[in-house]
Formats: sequence, C-alpha cells, structure tokens
Amino acid sequence: MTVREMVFTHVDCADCPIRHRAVCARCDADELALLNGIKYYRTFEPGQTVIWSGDHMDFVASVVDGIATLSQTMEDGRTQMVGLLLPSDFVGRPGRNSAAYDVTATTRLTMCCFRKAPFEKLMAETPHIAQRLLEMTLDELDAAREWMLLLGRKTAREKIASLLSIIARRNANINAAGGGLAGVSFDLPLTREAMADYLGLTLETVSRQISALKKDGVVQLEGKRRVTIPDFDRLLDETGDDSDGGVLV
Amino acid sequence: MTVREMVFTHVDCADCPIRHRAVCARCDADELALLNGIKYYRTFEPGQTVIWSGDHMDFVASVVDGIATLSQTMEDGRTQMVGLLLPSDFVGRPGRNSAAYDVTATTRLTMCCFRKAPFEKLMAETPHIAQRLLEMTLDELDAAREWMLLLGRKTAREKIASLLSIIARRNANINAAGGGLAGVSFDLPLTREAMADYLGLTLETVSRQISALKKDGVVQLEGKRRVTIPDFDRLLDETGDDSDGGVLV
DNA sequence: CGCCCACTTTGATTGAGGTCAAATCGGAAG
DNA sequence: CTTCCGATTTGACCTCAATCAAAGTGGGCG
Repeated sequence: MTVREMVFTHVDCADCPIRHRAVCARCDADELALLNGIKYYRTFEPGQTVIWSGDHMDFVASVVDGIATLSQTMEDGRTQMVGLLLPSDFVGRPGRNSAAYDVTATTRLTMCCFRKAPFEKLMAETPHIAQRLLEMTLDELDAAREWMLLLGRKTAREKIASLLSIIARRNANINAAGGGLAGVSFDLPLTREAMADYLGLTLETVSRQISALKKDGVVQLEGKRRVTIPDFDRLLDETGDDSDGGVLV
Repeated sequence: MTVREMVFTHVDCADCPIRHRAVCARCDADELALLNGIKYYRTFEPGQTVIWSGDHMDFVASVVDGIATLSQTMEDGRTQMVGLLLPSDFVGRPGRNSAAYDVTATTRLTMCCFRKAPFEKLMAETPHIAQRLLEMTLDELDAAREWMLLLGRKTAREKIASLLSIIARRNANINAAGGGLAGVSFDLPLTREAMADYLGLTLETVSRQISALKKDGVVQLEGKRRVTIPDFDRLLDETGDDSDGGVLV
C-alpha cells in the first residue's frame, strides 16, 4: 500500500510518514501522545479550496500527503502564488484567527489538523513544538527570499529552469537520496497556469519557455506532464544561480 | 538628545529604544540581565557593509537605530533586496553560522549584538526569547509574501506607490500613531538605486514613475528625498491593493 | 566661491514578455 | 468510437519596462 492509497482516518503518530519532518519532529513520546489526542484528519480533492483568505480559521495543520498552494489574489484577478505546501509543511499561524492566503489542493490532499486553542496551549507548554516551528518558519522565510530574487530579477527562461530544478531536487530527495542526478524524471505537479502564478508569468510564456528548453535539449517531455532532465548540471546553468550549490549550514 | 545622536556604548536595556519591540520584548528583568551581560554595540556608516553573504557570522543582532538592507546578488550583478531592516529587526539566524545575505547600512546604523553561542544557549533556556523570535519571523514571512505579490504581479507604478505607502505608514507609526494621514511628509531613506533593487526595477524606471506620480499630483517632492503625500487614500488607490486596509489579526 | 562627483532626471530606442486569437492535444463520458 | 472540454501550444502583434545615452542637480570639500 503506497502512502497515496492510505486512508488517514486515524494513523498512529509513530507510523506517520511525516513524523520526523513536521512540526512534531522533535516531540518525545509523551508530547506526541498529547498531540495525538487533539489531532484529526481532513482530505481534499484536487482543485478544492482548503481555506479562503480572510476566512475564520480555527485550526492549524500539517500536510501529510499531496500538494497544496498558498496564493494571493488582487481585486482585478491577478494572482501570485506565495508558497508551495509539500508533505510536512505547516499551515496556519498560531496567534492569528483568520487566514492570510488562499490555500488550494492541487493533488489529492491529506492534512493532519489541530484545533487552534489546544494547539496553542500545547505549544506554550512544550518548547519542542515551538522550537521546531521556529526552525520551519526560518526555512520558509529563506525560501520566500530566494523566490523574491527569482520574481524580481530572473528572466522567464531562468524562472522555468529554477522551478524545474527545485521540483527535480525535491523528487530526488524523496526517491533516492543523492546518487544519479543524470536522467532525473518526474511528473509536474502543477498546471501551466499554476506554474505561471508561481513564477509571476503568463501561462503562454510558461508554455513557450518550456518548449524552448525542450528544443534546446535541456529537458525532454513525454506527454504534457512527464519531464526528464538528461543533464542536471545543464539545467542548473540555465537557472542563473551560482554554480556552487550554495548550500547553507 | 535624539536617538540618532546617542552613542550606544553601553545603554541599559531598560532605557533601550527598542526594548519593547525587539527579540527581547517579552523578557522579564532576570532574562534581560542575562542578555545585558552578553551584548555589545557596533555602529556602521552609511554605505558600509555589515556582512557579506557567505561570510562566517558568529553573532546575531538587533537593529537599534538606522536602516539596513538585506540583499542577494547574482553572479552577473543583478541584485534583489529581500528585506529592509528597521529598528528592532533581528539579523542572523540561530543555528546557522554563515550569512545568507549581504547586509548593508543605508544610514548610520547601530546594532545590539550577541555572540551566537551564548545567545543560542540563552534561547534554549528562556522560552520568552524563542517565542518572540518566532513571532517576529512569522511577521517577516508575511512581509516577504506580500513582497512576492508586488514583485510578481504589480506594475512599476503600483510598485512605487506600494513602497511609498509602506514607508509613509511606518513613519506615521513612529511619529504620531493614527490621526492625520492627510498630508504625510517624510524623507526617503533609500537612493533610487536601492528602491529599484527592492522593487525589481531599474533606477531609471523608478525615477520616471516617481516623476509621473508627481505630475499626477499623487505625491509632492521637495528636493530629491523629501516626499509629501497630500491625499493618502489617493496613494493607496495607486498601489493596486484591496481598498480595505486588509489588517490581519 | 567654484569644482567635482555621486545621484537623479529625461530622452530615444529596443526587446522580453504580455495580450489576443486560433489551433491542437488528450483524457473522460456517453 | 465519437464527442466534448479543459489544458496546452503556437502565432501575430503590442506594450511596458529595460537599455543606452546624455543632461541636470546639489552637497561637500578644497
């Protein structure tokens, strides 16, 4: 049974696929038992809205499985995605009771939810949760700032290459850590429109730039969604980023 | 003696101008005494670099007075500012020992520094510091995401209007809370180039759009730096943001 | 007092990406 | 198998901001 096929009605935290990366990562057995007592699962279908910006929000949650997006929309409809939520990512902000962004499921989505009041109480009492949340928030802030560079200064081609390399790298992490980055393959989890909203482009430009990268042999496409990167370094050259991986300690 | 003229050789924390907004805001007297014991002040001249991205960084700090910028630069020189550091803002990341961004003083700058090791030890022992840091980091993440919308989807004119309204709003906070937003005046703390780096524009476009806003009567200029907003709502209309202030709890 | 230099403004032109429009593709339902 | 419809691709054209270039402006210093 794959994770995708599991039904999360009530998984024991010890068996949870995100146990060691989510907000509960640092919790010991006692703390986990407390969380276990207040958690509940919710699932969403692809395309379904989890929360609308401005809505009252009386829970916080971890993404267990699937992908969701965080986005902002202007009055006239211009949309900017401000976050991509992957398994183990945290949704909601302790100390705030309305949503700041639209949250939408792009695949089938399972979330592990906690009612806000008990969660906040728990957070005040168990430093391990707050510590982990701080760590995760700092990581998100770094990611947001990297994205600011992309949005403000990169060309359309560089933006596409950057997005592909991020998705490829993540898939590499999940599948086989390290190793053969020659010939990575994966399915794009986003439509062209969602990619456009993430990259600050139009969907036509996204399509054109993907076609251009394909014509230049940087990527190969099978169908619309399946992507193969024959030479990962070649893709990295196209991102505009520093050649050294830029890994921070 | 204004804050600007003070020499911060060793101010008592109780007299510190950022006492109630910085990372130490929630500390009680005992905790403050511990911080007081490990802190030291550093000052920088306008234009001086505080830290280069990638440099070893063995301290964290709070901005006490003045303004600094956080920025990223690509190999070919393209620069994107990813943060504007105002008094009370925190610099550095616990758990990381090299700087992720360039930090530059744009005005005379005073920082209250803590060596990283003792600070981290203190943080592990006093939840009040970690709590406050989490709160501040979440606020910064929201600001970064708002900036992502600006960078990805706003026009040059909207970007300038947004920046001016942010600076105006902050000055209003500092000077007289609430009240007369009709006829706000302030000095721009940034050069045209710094504004361009913040907004993902060129300095020429910044200059042109400011001239256009001036021609249209949205702003008035005295000299290059002094700005007056005769009608704040008019400026807000130009930002492209929702008309309701969009205040989040 | 006047020079210098960094900052800023303005002008002319270009080009990347947006906009509008029309195929084309491919999976799901009947 | 056919139809349908949303997703995607491709084309033609246009626009906004970038680029290249040249003046202006003003504060500091000799």
